[in-house]
Amino acid sequence: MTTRVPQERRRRRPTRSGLLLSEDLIVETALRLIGEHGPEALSVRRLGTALGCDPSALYRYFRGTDDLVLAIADRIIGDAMAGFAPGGDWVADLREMAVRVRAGYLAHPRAAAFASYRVTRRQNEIRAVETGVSLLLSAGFEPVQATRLYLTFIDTVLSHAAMDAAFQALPPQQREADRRAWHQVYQQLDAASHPALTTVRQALHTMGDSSFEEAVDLLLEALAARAASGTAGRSRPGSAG
Amino acid sequence: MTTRVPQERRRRRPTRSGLLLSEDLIVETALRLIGEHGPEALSVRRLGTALGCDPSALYRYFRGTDDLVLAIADRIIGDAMAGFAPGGDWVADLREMAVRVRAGYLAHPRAAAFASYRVTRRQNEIRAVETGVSLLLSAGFEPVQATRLYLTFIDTVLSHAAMDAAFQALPPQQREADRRAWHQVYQQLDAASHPALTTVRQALHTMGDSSFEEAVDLLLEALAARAASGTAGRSRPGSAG
DNA sequence: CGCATTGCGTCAATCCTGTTGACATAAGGC
DNA sequence: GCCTTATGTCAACAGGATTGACGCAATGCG
Repeated sequence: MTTRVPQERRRRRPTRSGLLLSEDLIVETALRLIGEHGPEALSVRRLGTALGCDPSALYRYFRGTDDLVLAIADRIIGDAMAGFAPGGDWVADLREMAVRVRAGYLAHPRAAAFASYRVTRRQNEIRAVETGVSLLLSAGFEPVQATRLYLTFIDTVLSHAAMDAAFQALPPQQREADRRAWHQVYQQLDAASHPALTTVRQALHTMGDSSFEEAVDLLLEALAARAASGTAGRSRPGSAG
Repeated sequence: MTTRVPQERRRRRPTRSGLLLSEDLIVETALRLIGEHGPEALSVRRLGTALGCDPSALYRYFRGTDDLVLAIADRIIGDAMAGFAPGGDWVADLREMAVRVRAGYLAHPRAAAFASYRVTRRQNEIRAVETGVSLLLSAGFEPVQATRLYLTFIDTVLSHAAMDAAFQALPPQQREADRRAWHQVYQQLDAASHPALTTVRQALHTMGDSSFEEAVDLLLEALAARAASGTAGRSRPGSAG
């Protein structure tokens, strides 16, 4: 078939069950499916069933599964960033972006797992990149540095948020068992062969918590230090990819 | 069928092709398959073909695909950290750990994407935590801070590496399309509504690359700054999880 | 109002997965 | 050499993505 997906629909033909399909409706239904029954519940067949249409009808709206996934990812970004406006303090604004993105991911933990590392190349993502890059430009970084540092920033935020979301998406039983088992094993280690872990034993309980905010804080500290030290425009050695 | 997987084999029956199956051989073949033909080449059927046995024979060794993936992941961790020994410079040593973990993940992207957010609580992981925490203690951090900062460090490394691995695990077609997006979609934006992106247009091509090393560098910069400023032992406000 | 066009929902088929129950056969203990 | 049983093989099932052919009905036009 491989019909190209048109941008605007002119004819709206109801499905067998009377529902009018739309890109938005499909994405929302997909998110609902994932939220209710887990990411493995997202299949073209199930989505078709949930929408009351034939699975193949979805190919009129999306080129394939991947296209649908990108649309879902962009939707999450859009919801997370809705209503955000920079307030003038670029560090605070970046932190706000980070917190919003993480909240958006945690709202759809099971979808976040496969959405975090994709380039959606859609409206909401583009807007977010525009915002983030402009914040770093306002901090005094030159274009090349601002671009790379935005990438580093957003990758840290996205990957960290995805990790939190993935852990959150585990079955509660398994999640709690993991947490408990972690503490138990690490509390009963031999002191001679694990001196460091024995030293910090009292503090190990915090290992089960998220490190998201601390990671963002450390990153922003480093960015602020670079901006303040006036190296913002010069390229730095030792970071070849 | 759901036969339980025995720990030690007593009877070794050769497959049709004459090969003697074993857990190790299966894991090694799986890793070879992924390495040679990409992550999507790993399926029970293909693995059976590569081993010259019926796909269902694998269920005598692993409860299912997940069990197999975890066995693979365990080997990856062991291989990545094999032979590592701290050299005396805690910043350089942490960076070395980060690079090793990432290399281990990227060598086997599909398995890595699955295993990154799971707590193995096994020997290799315990050894890594012991090493990392002891490095931060040697930097002058007090136990509570050393523990939290190690968690922040390793979470950043793991999530970033997992993100890179997940991207690497994409079908080549989608991977390249995502990369091309930075060249195509993001190059043709309206200048009026996207001033920042227009300003940095020349640098956008780097967005397709990994930001792993820069993220690690920034994190280590912040850690070194905190250690040097003597705040290593005092608790810091504003980072409540 | 009614006809022609065609967008798009439906159906059926193809080729992939993972997984399992039944069966057969060879390994090892006796 | 027999008997038990581990284990490899076979066939089948359920469910996945995708697509070509088909036909209904919504829309534009007269």
